[in-house]
Amino acid sequence: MASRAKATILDIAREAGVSKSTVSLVLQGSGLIRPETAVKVRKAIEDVGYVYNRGAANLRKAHSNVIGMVINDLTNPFFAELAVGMERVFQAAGVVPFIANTAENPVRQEEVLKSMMEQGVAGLIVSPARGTTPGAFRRIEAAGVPVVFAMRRLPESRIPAIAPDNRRGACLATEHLIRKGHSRLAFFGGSSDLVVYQERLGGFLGACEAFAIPVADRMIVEGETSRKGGMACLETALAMPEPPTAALCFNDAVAFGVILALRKRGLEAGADFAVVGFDDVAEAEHYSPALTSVAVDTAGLGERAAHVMLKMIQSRTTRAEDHIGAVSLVVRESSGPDRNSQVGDAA
Amino acid sequence: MASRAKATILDIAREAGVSKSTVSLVLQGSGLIRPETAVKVRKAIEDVGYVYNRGAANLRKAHSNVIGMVINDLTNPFFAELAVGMERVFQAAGVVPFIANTAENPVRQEEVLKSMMEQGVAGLIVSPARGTTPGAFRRIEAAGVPVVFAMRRLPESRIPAIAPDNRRGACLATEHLIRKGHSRLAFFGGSSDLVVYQERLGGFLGACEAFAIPVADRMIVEGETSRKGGMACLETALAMPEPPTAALCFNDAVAFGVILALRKRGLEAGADFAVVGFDDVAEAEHYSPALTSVAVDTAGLGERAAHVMLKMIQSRTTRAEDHIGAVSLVVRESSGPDRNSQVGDAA
DNA sequence: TTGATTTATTGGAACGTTCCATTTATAGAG
DNA sequence: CTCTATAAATGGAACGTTCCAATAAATCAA
Repeated sequence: MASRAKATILDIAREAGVSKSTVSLVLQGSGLIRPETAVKVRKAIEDVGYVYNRGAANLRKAHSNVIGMVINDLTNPFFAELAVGMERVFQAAGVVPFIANTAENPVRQEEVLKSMMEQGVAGLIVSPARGTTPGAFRRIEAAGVPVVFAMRRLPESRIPAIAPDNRRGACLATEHLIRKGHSRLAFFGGSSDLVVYQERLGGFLGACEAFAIPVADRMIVEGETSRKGGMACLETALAMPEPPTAALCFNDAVAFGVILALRKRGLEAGADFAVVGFDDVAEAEHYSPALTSVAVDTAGLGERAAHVMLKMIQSRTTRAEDHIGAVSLVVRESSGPDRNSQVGDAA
Repeated sequence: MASRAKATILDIAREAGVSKSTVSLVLQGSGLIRPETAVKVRKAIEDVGYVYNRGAANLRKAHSNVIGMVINDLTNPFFAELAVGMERVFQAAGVVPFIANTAENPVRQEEVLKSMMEQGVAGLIVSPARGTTPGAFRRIEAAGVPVVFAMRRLPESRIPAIAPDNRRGACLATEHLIRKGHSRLAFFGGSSDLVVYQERLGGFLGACEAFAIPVADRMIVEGETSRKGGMACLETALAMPEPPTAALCFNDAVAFGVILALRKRGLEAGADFAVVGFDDVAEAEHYSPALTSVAVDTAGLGERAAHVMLKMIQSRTTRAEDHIGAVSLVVRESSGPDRNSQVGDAA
């Protein structure tokens, strides 16, 4: 049934009674061919069941139309949203994004990046896996392929990054808790090998400083960035002699875990302990209690990253500005009773 | 800094003082070359900053090492898990899976499939978008590229599908509700244009039949397969003159919505109304109340799909058996008080 | 030594496109 | 009717690999 050998441009040419060059022109939508010829050729293309061989084409052409998206954890809905935002932009530009998952594993990431390079991608959007070594992108940069970091960045890299204003988000959230009257605060989850962590923790500490919360009343509990991690954090915190009464969590997953752990102890987030998350994933709004969280406009960041990428490809550069996305605090139930809740609006 | 023109196999050959053929052999790890020569060549590869051009290679070689995964909704953690399962298998086989999202849009799906074909994928694993036309895969089959459906299938297609035993899962769940003493049952969410829906609904109705639940006491409410859809379903159901007391939901998202809607009305899932979900996503276990759900071993199905794909590629066929994955009911709190809950174990 | 055998290496012809430089056909001007 | 300008179509040389057939070098049997 299937013609064994796959049809090429020459088969089309034969079928349509024209030259391969003409077929190529038609394929590229050149205005140079006579409309009737084009029709004839297109018919032949249909008839022989032709599929364009982009590999062969790229051998001659400068750039391919695929860009790679390398993501550290596809299971996190947060990254899926990021991907969705990018796809919108790329689709409009006729670029196809191929996504690959590194499962937070630098070795796997290396393989995936290699594969994408071999495939001849025009650019790479990466949310680097934890523990990525500084040199991981050296070869790629050297090859002149543009790279953009999304959501995460590497400590000393010159690669442009698109990320939310983590510091300000954490600051906003912490202020909110302090204004609610809390004076013993915790920062739950995450680990210090991530730049994002440094930034969010920095915002937390900055706000504490600004409101003169004594160091002894700031509690920092590192932990997995998952529900499980959040549960563990809460346990650790409540075991202290003077436990905190409110927590800013590294991300929403951690916050959900904290809420769960509270309920297990017969406590209610919002009433007995204030919880604020980070990222404002879709679920936050529907959780019970609804989660107060820092919204980062994930899809928007994805779009931004895609735009930057397209610009870089177009201007064949490997450099671009960082981009810090605006954040906002979405106040819901988990951070306490709904008494005319005011969002901090510092400069 | 970057040598402008990218290095080729010939540059390596020149650098190492051998022929391009030798370099090619080294690249393929052939045992024919003298070890010392291989070392010399590898050094040269490193020195010139070579990146392998798979496109060029595929021009000569039979097939590529990339297989495409086309998924209808990457935002659903369920599919992300599926992807993760596949990746495990493919990685071991030296195959790189590229993922693309169709956002449940058949037009987008068409584009994505075309792109993947052009890229020369060795095979395609697809969870087809709702509304995919029967002919969508004709060209792909004709080209001899193996396709496997995962989780979803098309009504009359001959393409092998890997999916859970939806009918049995729904049956098990319904039995469980009936054994709990419910006699007015609902099936919430989903829409009849999906084969999965037909199967799950079929299981529900089959169990009703088996236990002689009168038709008047079976309520079917179609709806979006999301939290929102679930909330709407519950509202519709409770507005009836003789509302049901238990519901099997099309999937977990719908079930979460139902639980939320119950709480809004001051009712508690498990106590006032029994809720069972489908898929048993990670969140089900942690929800409050914990969700009774039909576990489908998503990652396992992903692995299975990947294995089938590899087999098909290896034996260069485009046909394979369907594969129905085992399911099991995980009884938790949302389906009612914990009185020695027994899982139906029909033949 | 000579020829046969094995081991390493190599040139050259594909593979399916694009694109440049031509050729051929068509039309317009004189 | 010839000449030139324009429009449409074409052949051939890349592009970076693989792989076959062939060569060159080393080893061995006689």
